[in-house]
Amino acid sequence: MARATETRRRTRIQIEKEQDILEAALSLFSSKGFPGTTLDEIAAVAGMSKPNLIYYFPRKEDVYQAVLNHTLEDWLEPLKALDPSGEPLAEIRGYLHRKLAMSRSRPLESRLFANEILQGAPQIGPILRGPLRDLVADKVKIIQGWIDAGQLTPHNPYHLIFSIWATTQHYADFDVQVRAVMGDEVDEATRFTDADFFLEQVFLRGLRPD
Amino acid sequence: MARATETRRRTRIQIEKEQDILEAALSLFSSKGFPGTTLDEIAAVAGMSKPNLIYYFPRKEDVYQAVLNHTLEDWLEPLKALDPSGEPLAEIRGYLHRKLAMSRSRPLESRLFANEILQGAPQIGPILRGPLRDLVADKVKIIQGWIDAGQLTPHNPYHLIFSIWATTQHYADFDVQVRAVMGDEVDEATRFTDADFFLEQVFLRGLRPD
DNA sequence: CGAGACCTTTACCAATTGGTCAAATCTTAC
DNA sequence: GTAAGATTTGACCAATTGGTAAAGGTCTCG
Repeated sequence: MARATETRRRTRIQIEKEQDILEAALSLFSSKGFPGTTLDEIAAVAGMSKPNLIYYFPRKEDVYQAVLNHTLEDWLEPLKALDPSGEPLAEIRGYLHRKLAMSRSRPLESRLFANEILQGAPQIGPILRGPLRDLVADKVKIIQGWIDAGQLTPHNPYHLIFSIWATTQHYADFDVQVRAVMGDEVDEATRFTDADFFLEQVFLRGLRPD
Repeated sequence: MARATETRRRTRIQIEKEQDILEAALSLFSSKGFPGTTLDEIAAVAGMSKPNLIYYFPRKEDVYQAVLNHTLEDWLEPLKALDPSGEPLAEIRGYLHRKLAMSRSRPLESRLFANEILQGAPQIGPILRGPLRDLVADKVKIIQGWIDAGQLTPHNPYHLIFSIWATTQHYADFDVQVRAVMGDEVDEATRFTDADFFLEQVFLRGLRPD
Protein backbone atom coordinates (compact mmCIF):
# COMPACT_ATOMS: atom_id res chain seq x y z
CA MET A 1 0.00 0.00 0.00
CA ALA A 2 1.12 3.52 -0.79
CA ARG A 3 -1.89 5.61 0.16
CA ALA A 4 -1.61 9.35 0.06
CA THR A 5 -2.49 9.62 3.68
CA GLU A 6 -0.04 6.95 4.81
CA THR A 7 2.64 7.79 7.32
CA ARG A 8 5.24 6.28 4.99
CA ARG A 9 7.29 8.90 3.19
CA ARG A 10 5.71 9.93 -0.12
CA THR A 11 7.35 8.88 -3.33
CA ARG A 12 8.27 11.19 -6.17
CA ILE A 13 5.83 9.42 -8.45
CA GLN A 14 3.18 9.54 -5.79
CA ILE A 15 3.53 13.31 -5.46
CA GLU A 16 3.44 13.87 -9.20
CA LYS A 17 0.53 11.58 -9.92
CA GLU A 18 -1.56 12.85 -7.08
CA GLN A 19 -1.01 16.36 -8.39
CA ASP A 20 -2.16 15.27 -11.85
CA ILE A 21 -5.23 13.67 -10.37
CA LEU A 22 -6.15 16.68 -8.27
CA GLU A 23 -5.87 18.97 -11.26
CA ALA A 24 -8.00 16.75 -13.45
CA ALA A 25 -10.53 16.25 -10.69
CA LEU A 26 -10.80 19.97 -9.95
CA SER A 27 -11.53 20.76 -13.54
CA LEU A 28 -14.21 18.08 -13.77
CA PHE A 29 -15.86 18.37 -10.37
CA SER A 30 -16.08 22.15 -10.68
CA SER A 31 -17.97 22.06 -13.93
CA LYS A 32 -20.00 18.88 -13.60
CA GLY A 33 -20.38 18.42 -9.87
CA PHE A 34 -19.70 15.29 -7.87
CA PRO A 35 -22.31 12.95 -9.31
CA GLY A 36 -21.75 14.26 -12.83
CA THR A 37 -18.10 13.34 -12.83
CA THR A 38 -16.93 9.78 -13.42
CA LEU A 39 -13.72 8.12 -12.36
CA ASP A 40 -13.09 7.15 -15.97
CA GLU A 41 -13.14 10.81 -16.97
CA ILE A 42 -10.82 11.87 -14.18
CA ALA A 43 -8.43 9.07 -15.03
CA ALA A 44 -8.50 9.97 -18.71
CA VAL A 45 -7.80 13.66 -18.08
CA ALA A 46 -5.08 12.76 -15.59
CA GLY A 47 -3.57 10.43 -18.20
CA MET A 48 -3.89 7.10 -16.45
CA SER A 49 -6.12 4.06 -16.14
CA LYS A 50 -9.00 3.95 -13.72
CA PRO A 51 -7.49 1.25 -11.50
CA ASN A 52 -4.36 3.36 -11.33
CA LEU A 53 -6.39 6.34 -10.16
CA ILE A 54 -8.03 4.15 -7.56
CA TYR A 55 -4.59 3.02 -6.44
CA TYR A 56 -3.97 6.60 -5.28
CA PHE A 57 -7.47 7.40 -4.08
CA PRO A 58 -9.34 4.23 -3.15
CA ARG A 59 -12.77 5.81 -3.38
CA LYS A 60 -14.35 8.52 -5.50
CA GLU A 61 -15.18 10.48 -2.38
CA ASP A 62 -11.52 10.50 -1.43
CA VAL A 63 -10.63 12.31 -4.63
CA TYR A 64 -13.37 14.84 -4.07
CA GLN A 65 -12.45 15.38 -0.46
CA ALA A 66 -8.80 15.82 -1.39
CA VAL A 67 -9.63 18.45 -4.00
CA LEU A 68 -11.76 20.36 -1.51
CA ASN A 69 -9.13 20.28 1.21
CA HIS A 70 -6.40 21.19 -1.21
CA THR A 71 -8.32 24.33 -2.16
CA LEU A 72 -9.80 25.35 1.14
CA GLU A 73 -6.82 27.07 2.69
CA ASP A 74 -6.30 29.43 -0.26
CA TRP A 75 -9.96 30.14 -0.25
CA LEU A 76 -10.06 31.60 3.23
CA GLU A 77 -6.86 33.56 2.81
CA PRO A 78 -8.38 36.86 1.54
CA LEU A 79 -10.65 37.18 4.56
CA LYS A 80 -7.91 36.18 6.99
CA ALA A 81 -5.82 39.04 5.64
CA LEU A 82 -8.35 41.64 6.80
CA ASP A 83 -6.23 43.67 9.19
CA PRO A 84 -7.77 44.96 12.45
CA SER A 85 -5.15 47.68 12.69
CA GLY A 86 -5.70 48.97 9.16
CA GLU A 87 -7.88 51.83 8.01
CA PRO A 88 -11.45 50.48 7.80
CA LEU A 89 -12.45 51.59 4.30
CA ALA A 90 -9.05 50.67 2.92
CA GLU A 91 -9.27 47.23 4.51
CA ILE A 92 -12.67 46.58 3.05
CA ARG A 93 -11.56 47.80 -0.34
CA GLY A 94 -8.55 45.50 -0.07
CA TYR A 95 -10.70 42.53 0.82
CA LEU A 96 -13.09 43.24 -2.03
CA HIS A 97 -10.16 43.49 -4.37
CA ARG A 98 -8.49 40.27 -3.25
CA LYS A 99 -11.73 38.34 -3.39
CA LEU A 100 -12.56 39.55 -6.88
CA ALA A 101 -9.04 38.78 -8.04
CA MET A 102 -9.55 35.28 -6.67
CA SER A 103 -12.71 34.86 -8.73
CA ARG A 104 -10.76 35.84 -11.78
CA SER A 105 -7.67 33.75 -11.17
CA ARG A 106 -9.34 30.69 -9.64
CA PRO A 107 -12.81 30.33 -11.10
CA LEU A 108 -12.69 26.55 -10.93
CA GLU A 109 -12.17 26.57 -7.19
CA SER A 110 -15.03 29.02 -6.81
CA ARG A 111 -17.38 26.83 -8.78
CA LEU A 112 -16.23 23.75 -6.90
CA PHE A 113 -17.32 25.29 -3.61
CA ALA A 114 -20.48 26.68 -5.13
CA ASN A 115 -21.44 23.21 -6.28
CA GLU A 116 -20.63 21.72 -2.90
CA ILE A 117 -22.65 24.29 -0.98
CA LEU A 118 -25.56 24.18 -3.39
CA GLN A 119 -25.87 20.46 -2.76
CA GLY A 120 -26.04 21.11 0.95
CA ALA A 121 -22.32 20.99 1.77
CA PRO A 122 -22.29 17.25 2.48
CA GLN A 123 -18.50 17.23 2.76
CA ILE A 124 -17.48 20.64 4.08
CA GLY A 125 -20.50 21.25 6.29
CA PRO A 126 -18.44 20.76 9.46
CA ILE A 127 -15.83 23.21 8.23
CA LEU A 128 -18.48 25.83 7.54
CA ARG A 129 -19.91 25.40 11.01
CA GLY A 130 -16.46 25.32 12.61
CA PRO A 131 -13.39 27.13 11.29
CA LEU A 132 -15.27 29.31 8.79
CA ARG A 133 -17.83 30.35 11.33
CA ASP A 134 -15.10 31.25 13.82
CA LEU A 135 -13.11 33.18 11.26
CA VAL A 136 -16.13 35.19 10.20
CA ALA A 137 -17.14 35.84 13.80
CA ASP A 138 -13.67 37.22 14.41
CA LYS A 139 -13.81 39.57 11.45
CA VAL A 140 -17.35 40.62 12.26
CA LYS A 141 -16.10 41.70 15.68
CA ILE A 142 -13.41 43.79 14.04
CA ILE A 143 -15.85 45.47 11.69
CA GLN A 144 -18.28 46.07 14.53
CA GLY A 145 -15.44 47.76 16.38
CA TRP A 146 -14.95 50.10 13.46
CA ILE A 147 -18.65 50.87 13.42
CA ASP A 148 -18.68 51.56 17.14
CA ALA A 149 -15.75 53.92 16.66
CA GLY A 150 -17.77 55.81 14.09
CA GLN A 151 -15.44 54.87 11.26
CA LEU A 152 -18.17 53.06 9.29
CA THR A 153 -21.87 53.60 8.82
CA PRO A 154 -23.79 51.27 11.17
CA HIS A 155 -24.72 47.97 9.54
CA ASN A 156 -24.74 44.24 10.19
CA PRO A 157 -21.24 43.05 9.33
CA TYR A 158 -22.41 39.52 8.57
CA HIS A 159 -24.40 40.81 5.66
CA LEU A 160 -21.52 42.93 4.50
CA ILE A 161 -19.35 39.83 4.31
CA PHE A 162 -22.07 37.83 2.57
CA SER A 163 -22.52 40.62 0.06
CA ILE A 164 -18.84 40.71 -0.71
CA TRP A 165 -18.77 36.95 -1.15
CA ALA A 166 -21.86 37.02 -3.33
CA THR A 167 -20.87 39.85 -5.63
CA THR A 168 -17.30 38.76 -6.19
CA GLN A 169 -17.96 35.05 -6.59
CA HIS A 170 -20.77 35.83 -8.99
CA TYR A 171 -18.19 36.59 -11.68
CA ALA A 172 -16.75 33.11 -11.34
CA ASP A 173 -19.79 31.01 -10.54
CA PHE A 174 -22.16 32.64 -13.00
CA ASP A 175 -19.54 33.44 -15.58
CA VAL A 176 -21.57 31.84 -18.34
CA GLN A 177 -24.54 34.02 -17.53
CA VAL A 178 -22.49 37.18 -17.18
CA ARG A 179 -20.94 36.61 -20.58
CA ALA A 180 -24.25 35.69 -22.14
CA VAL A 181 -25.88 38.88 -20.87
CA MET A 182 -23.04 41.30 -21.58
CA GLY A 183 -22.08 39.69 -24.85
CA ASP A 184 -18.72 38.16 -25.58
CA GLU A 185 -17.39 41.36 -27.09
CA VAL A 186 -16.71 42.59 -23.55
CA ASP A 187 -13.42 40.94 -22.74
CA GLU A 188 -12.39 39.49 -19.41
CA ALA A 189 -10.09 42.34 -18.42
CA THR A 190 -12.75 44.98 -19.03
CA ARG A 191 -15.36 42.94 -17.23
CA PHE A 192 -13.26 42.56 -14.09
CA THR A 193 -11.96 46.12 -14.14
CA ASP A 194 -15.49 47.46 -14.40
CA ALA A 195 -16.76 45.11 -11.72
CA ASP A 196 -13.96 46.16 -9.40
CA PHE A 197 -14.73 49.82 -9.98
CA PHE A 198 -18.46 49.35 -9.50
CA LEU A 199 -18.19 47.30 -6.33
CA GLU A 200 -15.65 49.60 -4.78
CA GLN A 201 -17.86 52.59 -5.47
CA VAL A 202 -21.05 51.06 -4.13
CA PHE A 203 -19.56 49.49 -1.03
CA LEU A 204 -17.36 52.41 -0.08
CA ARG A 205 -20.07 55.01 -0.62
CA GLY A 206 -22.47 52.73 1.19
CA LEU A 207 -20.23 52.30 4.20
CA ARG A 208 -18.50 55.66 4.53
CA PRO A 209 -19.95 57.49 7.50
CA ASP A 210 -21.61 60.82 6.81
CA MET B 1 -50.12 8.54 -27.16
CA ALA B 2 -50.88 11.23 -24.66
CA ARG B 3 -47.69 13.25 -24.57
CA ALA B 4 -47.70 16.50 -22.64
CA THR B 5 -46.76 18.48 -25.68
CA GLU B 6 -49.41 16.92 -27.88
CA THR B 7 -52.05 19.05 -29.52
CA ARG B 8 -54.75 16.82 -28.06
CA ARG B 9 -56.53 18.43 -25.17
CA ARG B 10 -54.94 17.62 -21.85
CA THR B 11 -56.66 15.27 -19.50
CA ARG B 12 -57.47 15.96 -15.89
CA ILE B 13 -55.16 13.17 -14.74
CA GLN B 14 -52.48 14.40 -17.08
CA ILE B 15 -52.58 17.86 -15.58
CA GLU B 16 -52.50 16.55 -12.03
CA LYS B 17 -49.76 14.01 -12.54
CA GLU B 18 -47.55 16.35 -14.49
CA GLN B 19 -47.88 18.83 -11.66
CA ASP B 20 -46.84 16.17 -9.15
CA ILE B 21 -43.87 15.25 -11.28
CA LEU B 22 -42.71 18.83 -11.72
CA GLU B 23 -42.89 19.44 -8.00
CA ALA B 24 -40.93 16.32 -7.18
CA ALA B 25 -38.40 17.02 -9.89
CA LEU B 26 -37.88 20.63 -8.79
CA SER B 27 -37.15 19.56 -5.26
CA LEU B 28 -34.67 16.93 -6.37
CA PHE B 29 -32.95 18.70 -9.27
CA SER B 30 -32.48 21.84 -7.21
CA SER B 31 -30.66 20.10 -4.42
CA LYS B 32 -28.83 17.33 -6.27
CA GLY B 33 -28.42 18.68 -9.76
CA PHE B 34 -29.29 16.93 -13.00
CA PRO B 35 -26.85 14.02 -12.91
CA GLY B 36 -27.35 13.55 -9.18
CA THR B 37 -31.07 12.97 -9.53
CA THR B 38 -32.49 9.64 -10.67
CA LEU B 39 -35.79 8.88 -12.32
CA ASP B 40 -36.53 6.37 -9.59
CA GLU B 41 -36.25 9.10 -6.97
CA ILE B 42 -38.45 11.51 -8.89
CA ALA B 43 -41.04 8.80 -9.41
CA ALA B 44 -40.96 7.85 -5.74
CA VAL B 45 -41.40 11.43 -4.55
CA ALA B 46 -44.14 12.00 -7.11
CA GLY B 47 -45.81 8.82 -5.89
CA MET B 48 -45.72 6.69 -9.01
CA SER B 49 -43.69 4.04 -10.76
CA LYS B 50 -40.77 4.91 -13.00
CA PRO B 51 -42.42 3.71 -16.20
CA ASN B 52 -45.42 5.81 -15.30
CA LEU B 53 -43.19 8.86 -14.96
CA ILE B 54 -41.67 8.05 -18.32
CA TYR B 55 -45.15 7.83 -19.77
CA TYR B 56 -45.52 11.56 -19.09
CA PHE B 57 -41.96 12.60 -19.83
CA PRO B 58 -40.30 10.13 -22.18
CA ARG B 59 -36.76 11.17 -21.29
CA LYS B 60 -35.03 12.45 -18.17
CA GLU B 61 -34.02 15.59 -20.03
CA ASP B 62 -37.67 16.30 -20.79
CA VAL B 63 -38.49 16.43 -17.10
CA TYR B 64 -35.58 18.75 -16.45
CA GLN B 65 -36.40 21.00 -19.36
CA ALA B 66 -40.03 21.17 -18.27
CA VAL B 67 -39.06 22.18 -14.73
CA LEU B 68 -36.79 24.90 -16.06
CA ASN B 69 -39.37 26.30 -18.44
CA HIS B 70 -42.07 26.13 -15.84
CA THR B 71 -39.96 28.30 -13.54
CA LEU B 72 -38.37 30.68 -15.98
CA GLU B 73 -41.21 33.11 -16.46
CA ASP B 74 -41.62 33.80 -12.74
CA TRP B 75 -37.92 34.18 -12.47
CA LEU B 76 -37.69 37.14 -14.83
CA GLU B 77 -40.76 38.85 -13.45
CA PRO B 78 -39.07 41.04 -10.81
CA LEU B 79 -36.73 42.61 -13.33
CA LYS B 80 -39.47 43.07 -15.90
CA ALA B 81 -41.41 45.07 -13.34
CA LEU B 82 -38.71 47.75 -13.14
CA ASP B 83 -40.66 50.80 -14.23
CA PRO B 84 -38.97 53.39 -16.50
CA SER B 85 -41.42 56.07 -15.36
CA GLY B 86 -40.84 55.46 -11.66
CA GLU B 87 -38.51 57.29 -9.33
CA PRO B 88 -35.02 55.77 -9.83
CA LEU B 89 -34.02 55.00 -6.26
CA ALA B 90 -37.50 53.75 -5.43
CA GLU B 91 -37.47 51.50 -8.47
CA ILE B 92 -34.12 50.01 -7.54
CA ARG B 93 -35.21 49.53 -3.96
CA GLY B 94 -38.34 47.85 -5.26
CA TYR B 95 -36.39 45.52 -7.49
CA LEU B 96 -34.00 44.63 -4.69
CA HIS B 97 -36.95 43.92 -2.48
CA ARG B 98 -38.81 41.75 -4.97
CA LYS B 99 -35.70 39.78 -5.82
CA LEU B 100 -34.85 39.11 -2.20
CA ALA B 101 -38.44 38.12 -1.49
CA MET B 102 -38.12 35.67 -4.36
CA SER B 103 -35.02 34.12 -2.81
CA ARG B 104 -36.95 33.64 0.37
CA SER B 105 -40.16 32.30 -1.10
CA ARG B 106 -38.67 30.25 -3.93
CA PRO B 107 -35.22 29.01 -2.90
CA LEU B 108 -35.60 25.78 -4.84
CA GLU B 109 -36.04 27.63 -8.10
CA SER B 110 -33.04 29.78 -7.33
CA ARG B 111 -30.86 26.75 -6.68
CA LEU B 112 -32.19 25.03 -9.78
CA PHE B 113 -30.95 27.89 -11.95
CA ALA B 114 -27.73 28.18 -10.01
CA ASN B 115 -27.02 24.52 -10.68
CA GLU B 116 -27.87 24.87 -14.34
CA ILE B 117 -25.65 27.91 -14.84
CA LEU B 118 -22.78 26.48 -12.83
CA GLN B 119 -22.72 23.50 -15.16
CA GLY B 120 -22.44 25.82 -18.12
CA ALA B 121 -26.15 26.36 -18.82
CA PRO B 122 -26.41 23.43 -21.22
CA GLN B 123 -30.19 23.77 -21.42
CA ILE B 124 -30.96 27.46 -20.93
CA GLY B 125 -27.88 28.88 -22.61
CA PRO B 126 -29.91 30.08 -25.61
CA ILE B 127 -32.38 31.82 -23.32
CA LEU B 128 -29.58 33.61 -21.50
CA ARG B 129 -28.13 34.82 -24.78
CA GLY B 130 -31.55 35.73 -26.18
CA PRO B 131 -34.52 36.87 -24.10
CA LEU B 132 -32.55 37.46 -20.89
CA ARG B 133 -29.88 39.45 -22.67
CA ASP B 134 -32.50 41.59 -24.39
CA LEU B 135 -34.41 42.18 -21.17
CA VAL B 136 -31.28 43.24 -19.33
CA ALA B 137 -30.17 45.47 -22.19
CA ASP B 138 -33.53 47.19 -22.01
CA LYS B 139 -33.30 47.81 -18.29
CA VAL B 140 -29.68 48.90 -18.57
CA LYS B 141 -30.79 51.56 -21.01
CA ILE B 142 -33.38 52.78 -18.55
CA ILE B 143 -30.88 52.98 -15.71
CA GLN B 144 -28.39 54.70 -17.97
CA GLY B 145 -31.07 57.26 -18.74
CA TRP B 146 -31.47 57.95 -15.03
CA ILE B 147 -27.73 58.36 -14.70
CA ASP B 148 -27.58 60.75 -17.65
CA ALA B 149 -30.36 62.76 -16.05
CA GLY B 150 -28.26 63.07 -12.90
CA GLN B 151 -30.70 61.03 -10.83
CA LEU B 152 -28.13 58.34 -10.01
CA THR B 153 -24.41 58.33 -9.40
CA PRO B 154 -22.60 57.31 -12.61
CA HIS B 155 -21.91 53.57 -12.78
CA ASN B 156 -22.12 50.61 -15.12
CA PRO B 157 -25.71 49.37 -14.87
CA TYR B 158 -24.76 45.85 -15.94
CA HIS B 159 -22.75 45.45 -12.79
CA LEU B 160 -25.51 46.94 -10.71
CA ILE B 161 -27.87 44.29 -11.99
CA PHE B 162 -25.31 41.52 -11.47
CA SER B 163 -24.72 42.73 -7.93
CA ILE B 164 -28.40 42.68 -7.15
CA TRP B 165 -28.72 39.18 -8.56
CA ALA B 166 -25.68 38.00 -6.67
CA THR B 167 -26.52 39.44 -3.28
CA THR B 168 -30.16 38.45 -3.25
CA GLN B 169 -29.74 34.97 -4.69
CA HIS B 170 -26.93 34.32 -2.25
CA TYR B 171 -29.47 33.87 0.52
CA ALA B 172 -31.15 31.07 -1.42
CA ASP B 173 -28.23 29.43 -3.19
CA PHE B 174 -25.80 29.52 -0.28
CA ASP B 175 -28.41 29.17 2.41
CA VAL B 176 -26.53 26.31 4.04
CA GLN B 177 -23.41 28.41 4.34
CA VAL B 178 -25.25 31.48 5.57
CA ARG B 179 -26.89 29.45 8.29
CA ALA B 180 -23.67 27.69 9.18
CA VAL B 181 -21.83 30.98 9.56
CA MET B 182 -24.50 32.95 11.41
CA GLY B 183 -25.63 30.02 13.50
CA ASP B 184 -29.10 28.55 13.46
CA GLU B 185 -30.24 30.71 16.34
CA VAL B 186 -30.77 33.52 13.83
CA ASP B 187 -34.16 32.68 12.40
CA GLU B 188 -35.23 33.08 8.80
CA ALA B 189 -37.31 36.19 9.33
CA THR B 190 -34.51 38.04 11.08
CA ARG B 191 -32.00 36.96 8.47
CA PHE B 192 -34.07 38.26 5.59
CA THR B 193 -35.15 41.43 7.34
CA ASP B 194 -31.54 42.25 8.16
CA ALA B 195 -30.39 41.40 4.65
CA ASP B 196 -33.06 43.60 3.17
CA PHE B 197 -32.07 46.47 5.42
CA PHE B 198 -28.38 46.06 4.72
CA LEU B 199 -28.73 45.79 0.95
CA GLU B 200 -31.09 48.71 0.75
CA GLN B 201 -28.72 50.85 2.75
CA VAL B 202 -25.61 49.96 0.77
CA PHE B 203 -27.14 50.16 -2.66
CA LEU B 204 -29.14 53.31 -2.07
CA ARG B 205 -26.28 55.15 -0.40
CA GLY B 206 -23.99 53.89 -3.11
CA LEU B 207 -26.22 55.08 -5.94
CA ARG B 208 -27.72 58.29 -4.58
CA PRO B 209 -26.11 61.23 -6.36
CA ASP B 210 -24.22 63.72 -4.19
C1' DC C 1 -73.55 0.54 -20.39
C1' DG C 2 -69.65 -0.23 -23.39
C1' DA C 3 -65.93 0.83 -26.53
C1' DG C 4 -61.95 3.15 -27.17
C1' DA C 5 -58.65 5.92 -25.35
C1' DC C 6 -55.95 6.66 -21.38
C1' DC C 7 -53.23 5.25 -17.49
C1' DT C 8 -50.39 2.10 -14.73
C1' DT C 9 -47.47 -1.57 -13.62
C1' DT C 10 -44.46 -5.83 -13.71
C1' DA C 11 -40.75 -7.74 -15.87
C1' DC C 12 -36.97 -6.81 -18.33
C1' DC C 13 -32.64 -4.93 -20.80
C1' DA C 14 -28.30 -2.77 -22.25
C1' DA C 15 -25.06 0.58 -20.81
C1' DT C 16 -22.58 2.81 -17.36
C1' DT C 17 -20.33 3.14 -13.05
C1' DG C 18 -17.60 2.55 -8.87
C1' DG C 19 -14.65 -0.67 -7.50
C1' DT C 20 -11.75 -5.50 -7.20
C1' DC C 21 -8.00 -8.68 -8.36
C1' DA C 22 -4.06 -10.73 -9.87
C1' DA C 23 -0.44 -10.45 -12.79
C1' DA C 24 3.00 -7.68 -15.04
C1' DT C 25 6.22 -3.88 -15.10
C1' DC C 26 8.95 -0.32 -13.26
C1' DT C 27 11.94 2.11 -9.30
C1' DT C 28 14.94 2.37 -5.93
C1' DA C 29 18.13 1.33 -2.25
C1' DC C 30 21.58 -1.63 -1.29
C1' DG D 1 22.70 -6.13 -10.48
C1' DT D 2 18.98 -7.42 -7.83
C1' DA D 3 15.38 -7.98 -4.69
C1' DA D 4 11.74 -5.69 -2.36
C1' DG D 5 8.54 -2.57 -2.86
C1' DA D 6 5.92 0.65 -5.76
C1' DT D 7 3.24 1.36 -9.81
C1' DT D 8 0.31 0.11 -13.66
C1' DT D 9 -3.01 -2.34 -16.26
C1' DG D 10 -6.45 -5.67 -18.50
C1' DA D 11 -10.12 -8.42 -17.25
C1' DC D 12 -13.79 -8.62 -14.52
C1' DC D 13 -18.02 -7.80 -11.34
C1' DA D 14 -22.21 -6.31 -8.97
C1' DA D 15 -25.16 -2.47 -8.59
C1' DT D 16 -27.44 1.25 -10.55
C1' DT D 17 -29.55 3.75 -14.16
C1' DG D 18 -32.25 5.36 -18.12
C1' DG D 19 -35.35 3.36 -20.80
C1' DT D 20 -38.57 -0.55 -23.27
C1' DA D 21 -42.36 -3.98 -23.95
C1' DA D 22 -46.48 -5.83 -23.21
C1' DA D 23 -50.44 -6.53 -20.89
C1' DG D 24 -53.98 -5.34 -17.39
C1' DG D 25 -56.79 -1.83 -15.29
C1' DT D 26 -59.34 2.66 -15.37
C1' DC D 27 -61.62 6.63 -17.06
C1' DT D 28 -64.70 9.14 -20.16
C1' DC D 29 -68.08 10.14 -23.26
C1' DG D 30 -71.76 9.03 -26.27
